[in-house]
Formats: sequence, C-alpha cells, structure tokens
Amino acid sequence: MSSAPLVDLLRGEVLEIAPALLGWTMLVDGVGGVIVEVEAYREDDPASHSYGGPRGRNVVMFGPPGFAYVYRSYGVHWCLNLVCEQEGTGAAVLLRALEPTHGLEEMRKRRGLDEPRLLCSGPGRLTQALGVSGEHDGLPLDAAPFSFFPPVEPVPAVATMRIGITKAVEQPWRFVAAGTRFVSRGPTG
DNA sequence: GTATTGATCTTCT
DNA sequence: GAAGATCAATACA
Repeated sequence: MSSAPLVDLLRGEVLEIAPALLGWTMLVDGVGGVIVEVEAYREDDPASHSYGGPRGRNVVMFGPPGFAYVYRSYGVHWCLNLVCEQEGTGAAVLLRALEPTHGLEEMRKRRGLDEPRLLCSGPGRLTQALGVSGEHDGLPLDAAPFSFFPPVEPVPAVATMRIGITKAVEQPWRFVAAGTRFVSRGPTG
C-alpha cells in the first residue's frame, strides 16, 4: 500500500510533519491533488480543538496517528485533519489547500466552478472538492477511499503566521509550498 | 481593490 | 446564548 510511508511519517513531531507533508499527493476516491498548504495543531496550542484534553468531537485527535479527523466549521464547511505523533498526544495537521491534479471534472462539478485555482484553495473548499464529510471522521488514511503518494522531489516549505483563528495566531505553524498560487491568501498567495 | 455580513452546526458556558 | 481552525455574496472606493 502506497500509504504506509505516510503513516510512518505521521508518527514524528507535528511541527516537522507539517512541512514534510507539502508535495504529497492526496486522493479521495481518485480525486485530489498535491498538498500545498497545511497547518499544525497540538494539545498545548490554545487554538487547537485538542487543547485541554480529549472530549467531544476531538477524541479522534487523541487516537493513533494515520487517521482522519473531520469536523464541521461554522456550521457550513467540513475541515480535514491528519492525526499525528502518538496515541494520546492530540496532535494533528489541518489540510488547507491542494493543487488539483486528479479528477478535475469531478471537482468542478462538486464546486460548481471553472477556476482551478479556487477548487481546493481553502480547508472548506478542499473537502467539498474531494467529497470529504463527517462520514470520513475517524477513518484510517491507509485504506480506501484515501490514497497518498510521496513527493517526487522535495518541496521547499515556507513557514508563515496562521490564518482564520483568534488565538495564538502569531505561531508560525502554517506551512506553504514555495511559489505555488493554489493557496488561500498569504505571503506566497 | 478592500471591508462587512449571512449562512448554519457543534461545543461550551 | 455565544463563539468558532470558513466561504461567498454584497457594498463600497
């Protein structure tokens, strides 16, 4: 299974995992693209859902690495995280943007858009384009419908301040692939 | 081009 | 009852 290296990677430290995820290709049911923007969250991060320990929807974040944590944002959108480190650590990486490469037509149909740039350039857009929803919460990442492929060549990561949150915004835990234009707003977007 | 607001669900107070 | 890891539409300049 091509996803084994991914689960291996996710066992490390989340602040090292996040930039290392850039350049990976992620597909859900054959539809997806290259990861170009991610954000790290930990239990000791006031902005993280895992802050304060496991309770409610966040229990998946405290499970073993290599699983998906999907939650609803503002009652409108879904957001997809990859659980990291070890069982009980409450660390995860939020996928914020992809560069669409597979299943473009399917994504355009789901998003109702023509502009490839806007198909996956944001956490909510990404999940809609890939068809990810609450049904995927807690699913293993090394089994269908998920598939991951390592970068062909290393992608330079740029660390920036975080976006869309109100606590610990100054932590440079948002990582963007250098030079891409398929990200939500920021220094390289 | 930037600024503001509505949509609508889960969790916490 | 209020806030939040968002997006898209609207109102301005």
